[in-house]
Parts: sequence; C-alpha cells; structure tokens
Amino acid sequence: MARKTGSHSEITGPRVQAAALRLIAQHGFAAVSMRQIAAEVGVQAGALYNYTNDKQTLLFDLLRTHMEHLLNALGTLPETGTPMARLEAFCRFHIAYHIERPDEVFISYMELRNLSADNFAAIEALRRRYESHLDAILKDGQAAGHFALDDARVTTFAVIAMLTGVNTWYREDGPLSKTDLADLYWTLVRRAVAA
Amino acid sequence: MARKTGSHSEITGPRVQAAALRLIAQHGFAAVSMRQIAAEVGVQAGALYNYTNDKQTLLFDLLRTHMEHLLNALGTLPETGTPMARLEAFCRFHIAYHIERPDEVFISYMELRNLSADNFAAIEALRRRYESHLDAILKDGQAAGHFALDDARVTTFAVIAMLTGVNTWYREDGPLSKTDLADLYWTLVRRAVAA
DNA sequence: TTGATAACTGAACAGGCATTCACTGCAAAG
DNA sequence: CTTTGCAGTGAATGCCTGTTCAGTTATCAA
Repeated sequence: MARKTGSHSEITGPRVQAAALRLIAQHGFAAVSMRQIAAEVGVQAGALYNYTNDKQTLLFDLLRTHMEHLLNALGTLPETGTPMARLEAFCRFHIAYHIERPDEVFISYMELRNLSADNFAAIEALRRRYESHLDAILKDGQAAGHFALDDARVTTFAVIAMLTGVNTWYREDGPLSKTDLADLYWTLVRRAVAA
Repeated sequence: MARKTGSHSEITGPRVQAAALRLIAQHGFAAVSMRQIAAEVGVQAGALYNYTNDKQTLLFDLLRTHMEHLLNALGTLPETGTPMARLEAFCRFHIAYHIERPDEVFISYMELRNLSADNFAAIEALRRRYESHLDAILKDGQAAGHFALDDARVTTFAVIAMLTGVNTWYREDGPLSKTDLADLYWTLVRRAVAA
C-alpha cells in the first residue's frame, strides 16, 4: 500500500497552487517560470510535475477553481425575496467575495489570453453563468416594475464592472470599512436601476 | 548633413510602436519577444534598438503616449456649463475615446505591473490627473446641490470602472451603435449621481 | 527487517531570450 | 563623384525557458 501518514503530496499540492497564484498575480503568467514557483515552494522545478501536467494546466486549474468556488458561494444566496432585495444581496456578496481574493480576481481577468482556446472557452462559460445570475435578477425586477432599465444585458455588464473595480483601489488599511464600501456601492447601483 | 527625404526612420519608428502595441495587447508584454515585434515590422531584432533603449522603455513609451493623448483630448472638453452637462460630456468622451483604442486601454491596465518602479509612478500620476477631472466635476455638482453623493472619490472610481468596462464586451458588429451605448451608460451614471 | 513506492533531486535537452556590435548598402549632401 | 552617416544585418554573448527522466531518499505496510 501507499503511504498515507507523512505523505507530503497533500501538503505540497496546495502550496504549489498558492505559490503559482501569488507569483502570477504579481508578475504575470508569462513572466513567472516554473523554477520560480518551485523555489517559492522549496522544491526543484521537476517536482512540480507531480502536481500538474504542464504550466498551462496549472494556470487553467487556478482560474477554474476560482470560478467554481465563486459559483458555489453564489449558490448559497437565497433565491427568494423581492428583486430589489436579491439585487442588494448580490451586490454585497460580489464586493465581499472579490475584495477578499484580489489575486484570484486579478488573474481571472488578466490571464485569460494565456489560456488555450479550449480552456478559455471553459472559463468563459463559467463567467457567463455568474453574470446570468445578475441578469435574471434585473429582468425579474424589470418585469415586476421595480427597475427601469433601458437594457438589462448592458446593465449587467455595467454593474459587474463597477463592483469589480473596487479591487483596483480599495486598501484594507484605508479610511473605509468593508461595510461602508458595500453601502456606498449599493446606493449607486440602487439609484442607477430603480424605477 | 543627414538624409531627410527617403529616410526610413520616420516610417519604421511608428511601425515598431504599432507592432509592439498590437502584439503586447494580444499576448502580454512578457510573452512577446523583441524578435516577434521585429518580424511584424519586417526587420531584424537588432534594428529595434534604433528606436528604443530597451524592451522596458518600449512598453513605458506606449503607456505614456496613450495617457498623454488621453489627457490632451480631455483638455479639449469645455470647462463651462452645469456640472450635469460637464459630467455628461465626460462620460460620452470617456466611452468614445476608449472604445476606439481597445489595445491601448487594455495594456494600460494589464501591463502596469511590468513597469519599473519609476515608470509605474509616472503612469500612475497621469492616471490620477485624468481621474481628478471627473472628481472635480462631481464635487462641483455636489456643492451646487445637483448631485447627491455619499463619497465623491468612490463615485469617481465607480463611474470610471463602469465606463471602462465597455471595452470588455462591446463589439463593433453587435446590435448596439456607439450612440446607443453612450446613451445607455449616461442614463445609468446620471441616475446614480442625481440629487 | 524487508520490500514497495510516493516524493523529490539534479542533470540534461533543445530552444528562445534581450542586447550588443562590427559591418554593409545606400541615399543624399556638397 | 566623392564623402557622410543613417538604417539595418546577422552573428555572437551569456542566460533562462518548460519539460523529461534515471536515480535517490524516506516512509510506510507487511
């Protein structure tokens, strides 16, 4: 039988992911070498191939894992309530989730172009699933007369871009608490869409 | 005296910039080699060094040129009129300018981390000058009672993120004209800030 | 204690990298 | 028609790249 206790692979595997995530977010996928990632983990470059088929797959797994976790977390939001309440919940969720994972969010936007065609399509499909959640809320609210939207699809893009933009400037040690932050953005979204 | 007519440098120089811009936008700064850029122009790699000190400077010049052109164009907007009119002019300008220059906008966000510390600071200063223009409009409108803002600085970030986000999805051959686009976003901004 | 094997090393492979530079060809100035 | 010097070549420099793999180590099951 294989070893169980004392097996390093269950420790090293996540450490490879974490090192790759941090370094790629900081320097970019193409600028980071397998040797750099290995050094961060404390192994030789060859050892990384126990945990990934190749560099491309390592990137893809980071993005896929992030999108899957995001969708899982989204799934825990209540599907009931008024469209206005669901929109507020979505906005607060989006900001809270993204602000805690700046590296994942960053590379999920920045490194799409470094994915192979197949891998890109897979990530894009997950992203569309996420966006369609907001789209559905907006269309429900529109139909119920709570929202006044000229174009729900464009509003979806606009709201997501606005909310995700938080990551480019928010600093934990700045003057605003995370609650302040969510309140400010929610006010902007509410007024932009309210009938 | 040096040659004037027939000199190639006035042709090749801009072609180097254009090739670098296109390739970096498509593949990323670190993923593009000087040989690739040279091949796109139709020269050997060594010839590029007649037009740039090194690869880093080539990137910096692309970003600096973009930001300077952006600020120059911004400077042609009228400074008079109500804050509401000036905000509308800014929003329409921002969308129109950015939608026409997807490559420049893309690398200005994506490749900041590949700049040296000094170069990064220079680009950031230009970006802050641009943002401060919107910030001033919002504060004027707030003071005059036309806008109801909880935090002008955050609203600046939110509006710019929202407007710039257009570039991630808008396609020239899609169902929306550029006028439709500007109208839709302006409605969202107006309602988000209006008193 | 022995045998199995997961985890890892370290060297090797073939190729690409940015940058430099002696040199060439050529167009224009005088 | 000679001189000037710009624009570009192509080879060379030293280094880094992703990936593979035979061999080593350490820990477990039996």
